[in-house]
Amino acid sequence: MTKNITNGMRQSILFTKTRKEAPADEVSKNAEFLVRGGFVHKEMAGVYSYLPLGLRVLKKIENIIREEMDKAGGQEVLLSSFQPKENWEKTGRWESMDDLYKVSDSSGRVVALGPTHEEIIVPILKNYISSHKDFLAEKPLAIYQIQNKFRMELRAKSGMLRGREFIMKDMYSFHTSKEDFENFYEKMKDVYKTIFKRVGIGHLTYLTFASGGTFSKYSHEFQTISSAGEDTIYVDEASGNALNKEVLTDEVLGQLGLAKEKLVEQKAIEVGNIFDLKTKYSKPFDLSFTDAKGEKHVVLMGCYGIGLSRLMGTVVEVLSDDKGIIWPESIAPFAVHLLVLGEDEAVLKEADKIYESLQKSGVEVLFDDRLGMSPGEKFADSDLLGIPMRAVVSPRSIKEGGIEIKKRNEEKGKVVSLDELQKICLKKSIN
RNA sequence: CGGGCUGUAGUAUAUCGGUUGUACAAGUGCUUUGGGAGCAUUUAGGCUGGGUUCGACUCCCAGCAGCCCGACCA
Repeated sequence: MTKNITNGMRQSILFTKTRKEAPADEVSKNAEFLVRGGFVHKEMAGVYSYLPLGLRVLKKIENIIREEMDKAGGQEVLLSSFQPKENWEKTGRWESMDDLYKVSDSSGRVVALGPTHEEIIVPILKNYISSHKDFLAEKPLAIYQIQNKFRMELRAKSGMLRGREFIMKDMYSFHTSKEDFENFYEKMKDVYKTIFKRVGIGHLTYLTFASGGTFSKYSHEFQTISSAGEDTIYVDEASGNALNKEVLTDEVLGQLGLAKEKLVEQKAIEVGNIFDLKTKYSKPFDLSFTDAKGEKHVVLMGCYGIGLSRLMGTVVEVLSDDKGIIWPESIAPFAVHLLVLGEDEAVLKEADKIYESLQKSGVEVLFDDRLGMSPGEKFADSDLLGIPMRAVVSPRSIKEGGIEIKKRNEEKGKVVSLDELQKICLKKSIN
């Protein structure tokens, strides 16, 4: 159960509906299921709006990431999306970054729509950081936010996996020494692993040695194995580590102590990436501090990204079957999908009672109380939406003594009483 | 940004150089209710702009949009 999310929703008043047909122009599985289920609405290539069900999933992912960032000592902010051109000229990226959205207003002023926020966070920190005393031994200086990012992708594709407007968590860390940076960087590797585990794709996600792109020579990516991925990585099953094809050289293999013949080639989706920025962004803005001896040093930086929208698409991509999505309990829009079949008064009343009492006991439940729908339609919708537990109330289930429950990833269900159902659900929400 | 394919109703599709047909969705009525029901009835469509033609949704050109491949890519 998540604090900022309501417990119950009646499907009869949910404004979105499922679609039987997949959008014709969309082949990626994540887009097909998310659009058909009414989780998101596509506005244009690589741009999606989040509808009630999709927003619930997004918030769950957001909360997991926020919890882990806070635990790691991060402080949350929300930086502006409009970014001054001058800042980008200072780092030399106004011209070099070809996917930068440059927008102008009627006064002729030109700004960038933030694709990332080094150019914003560093000048802000300059207002507050000047001494070694501004860095505390017991708490890292790490600032993060969760926000929409804009990138003029020449080719948006694969549904939520590569968008022009997307949601990202970006954290920036600041350090007075290489050692301090490295400690934090290593810690973040574990934090990231925890996050991917919690959202349900830990078993498919590998810490991957990769190129640092425009930031640094090398970086670490978190890659989730999926045929929908656009990256090719080489996995060493024994160590659980991997490296990206782009850095596959004998020299790198030697550094990592990996043997070429033991590596397995896989397609993967990059769900996270962490970088050693060194002084690349602190230097242009002269973000520096004075040490105890009165000497000035440039601050060292790291940055740590996770694409939330991409993560949502990735989960659908890797955890679904031909009928629909199979959400992990941790990020499912609801814990239970309660269906009532038929229109018998007594059965409807009983289902209503069950809905109310599940809600009261803190179980997140989507109640398919829609009338005039055949059982088949309700089952098909339920499979598509992918809520982990389905609970059916019908004349038959009542005759058999209660509610027929079935997990989304199981074939057969069983009949339980309301008490038992509540117990099962509550036990889960404690975990 | 190079290449390919596509653009018909809310969605998915069909046919046609001469009144765009169907399914689902939606509305109404009745029946039906454990794996996307049935009958009746109603509503709703040719991306935009040019050209060819007696006549264009159909052929041609341009634009725009979408998808796929590649390049690119925090």
